[in-house]
Amino acid sequence: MTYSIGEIAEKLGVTTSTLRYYDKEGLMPYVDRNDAGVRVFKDSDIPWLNVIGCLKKAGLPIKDIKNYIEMAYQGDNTIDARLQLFIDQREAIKKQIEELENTLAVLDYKCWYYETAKANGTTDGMESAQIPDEHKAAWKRVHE
Amino acid sequence: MTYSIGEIAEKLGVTTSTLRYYDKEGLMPYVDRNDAGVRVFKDSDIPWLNVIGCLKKAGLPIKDIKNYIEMAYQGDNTIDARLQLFIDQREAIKKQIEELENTLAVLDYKCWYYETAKANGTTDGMESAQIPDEHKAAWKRVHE
DNA sequence: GTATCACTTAAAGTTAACTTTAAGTCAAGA
DNA sequence: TCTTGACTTAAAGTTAACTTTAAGTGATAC
Repeated sequence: MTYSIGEIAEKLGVTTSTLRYYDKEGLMPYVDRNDAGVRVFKDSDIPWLNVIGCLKKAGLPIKDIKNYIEMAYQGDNTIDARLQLFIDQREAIKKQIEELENTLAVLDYKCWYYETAKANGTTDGMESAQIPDEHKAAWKRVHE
Repeated sequence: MTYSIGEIAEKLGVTTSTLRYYDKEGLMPYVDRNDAGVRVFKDSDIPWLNVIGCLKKAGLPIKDIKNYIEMAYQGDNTIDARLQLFIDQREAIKKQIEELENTLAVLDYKCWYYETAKANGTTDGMESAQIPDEHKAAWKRVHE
């Protein structure tokens, strides 16, 4: 089964320009071309593209992703480096999630703050309001 | 207690240029100046700065944060809009966390993949390797 | 008194990751 | 045959969020 750049773009939820840009940046050396120079994607390209998407979501810059692709092409002597890359990115993602959990707690506190203010019709007196236990940690983080 | 821009920058882990840039973009109307025009931060500015940091971590662009600050200055008739902003950002953060959990699962799978390849000394035969149950969902996501 | 340091502004420069534009190729349908 | 639509490239343009530069002010240390 083969696919056009338009079909792949649709599947991945990106534009064709984005895919061409990725190709130009060296993220798609595995993609074939037909006689007219048109990109022809095959099923075995999908995992490459999804792993690129994964690394992008982890916040890895394109040139680092390119480096990973190049290592994969170099073969078995880069296994250690590739493993390390994924270990590092896994740690990075875990930290990101942790940070977002903290951010979420602050947003929860602010929602409580404005729900209470809304019920009161004013934010007056919110400084001296009794803060529910579940929001106390967030309150402290915001005020220090 | 008052603080210089340098002290605040240090506390927040940003540069003074960043803070001046934020000020220029309208995120710091509450910060006082002394007679020489130098910014003088006070304790009550800290929550503002931390909430800005929180909204930034949630991915809100600076102009939207400015809009929030403006609403806060307008007073009680913007309580509903401010509440809605935090509700929306809370939802956005929850989605981000969910996405990152999926990304983490893929990274876990890739770590397993390369740990196994490392043990084998090669990636040959990994296509036909038995994938542990805990990585099967990630494997499917990468291959479809 | 003068050097240093932290502060000030306005304006220009940087970077990543696209996005758009312009000019062209190619296959299929009316 | 001609038009339409999807593809191609190179190159220029865009955007957000800073960062740097240049020129200057003001307080403190030697």
